[in-house]
Amino acid sequence: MPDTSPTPTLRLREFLPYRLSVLSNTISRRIADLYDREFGLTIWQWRVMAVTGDTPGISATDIGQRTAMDKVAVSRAVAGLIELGYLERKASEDDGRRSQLYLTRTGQSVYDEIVPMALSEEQALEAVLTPEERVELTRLMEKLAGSASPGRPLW
Amino acid sequence: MPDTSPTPTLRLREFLPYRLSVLSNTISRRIADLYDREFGLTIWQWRVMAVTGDTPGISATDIGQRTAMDKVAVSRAVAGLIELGYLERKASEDDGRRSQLYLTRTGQSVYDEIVPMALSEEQALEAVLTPEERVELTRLMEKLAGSASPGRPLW
DNA sequence: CAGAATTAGTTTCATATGTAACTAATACGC
DNA sequence: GCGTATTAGTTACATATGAAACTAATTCTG
Repeated sequence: MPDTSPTPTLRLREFLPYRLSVLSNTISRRIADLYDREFGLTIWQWRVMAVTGDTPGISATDIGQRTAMDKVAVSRAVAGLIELGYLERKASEDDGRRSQLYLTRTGQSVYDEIVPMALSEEQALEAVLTPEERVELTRLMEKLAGSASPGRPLW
Repeated sequence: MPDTSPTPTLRLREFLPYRLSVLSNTISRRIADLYDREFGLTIWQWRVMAVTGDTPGISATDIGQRTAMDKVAVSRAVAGLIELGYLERKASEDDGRRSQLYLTRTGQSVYDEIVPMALSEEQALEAVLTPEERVELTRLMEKLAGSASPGRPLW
């Protein structure tokens, strides 16, 4: 016999994946505008600069792992940054496939300028939360991240 | 004199906009794969179906407001859904610019199939949270959404 | 009511993105 | 060492996306 049970309702605005997506996109767009307007950087270029500033000499592959970017995106961001004169590449001595990436002097000064802006943007965003709420949010996000990790079956 | 204060550190993994983006993308990709694999739908097509199923006769513009999609994205998703035979368009009687959108019989049956899957996916995702944690997460996300709303200045 | 301004929705075009194919270097098995 | 399999990174191609221009219908203003 046909299924006669009524279809349950799904209100998009109450659907967690949708709410997360909208929130994340709103914030990402706002930050992307800032980086673009102030420094002519894309979000991906900025991510590459962020980890390179934190870990000079890092390889493109390692950047990918630290930034959740695929290798094509890293390759393009690095190419753009070299073009801009913010990054330089040195061949690794012990592995001719790898290259080691460093901020140039100019890149370093841009980095020194961006980091405080990024941190202040984050603080402005988080200012509506109490310190306890920030901790709690992080905890809940980590639980969800575990639940959503790719490859994990649903049950 | 030059600024001699050291640049504060920014660890990407601890940076809220980055963490949100990675979490949201992980979940979105997972769900997009499901809709694509099972029904050949994109996320945007699915969003359009979701609100049309919930509000038959809705216009493209109103869909855009309910789904945080721009009008070009709505237009393309609607065109694709009509192509697939899931949606039909009727001209509005009182306003020749608007059209009213409805699920076709086929579209309705796809909708009836997707909704339980989407809800069960959401439940699987949220299963790691207690009911109280789910409420708290929603509350924190709404606070952040208010803080991040576009156009709002930083101070 | 005529013309200007607005709105709904589509099309165009330039750019962004992901997948897969590719190149070059290294590691592995024997 | 020699051929095969891996790995780092780039390039090519097809598709997705967003901004702006466009069309058609409606509303507003005098």
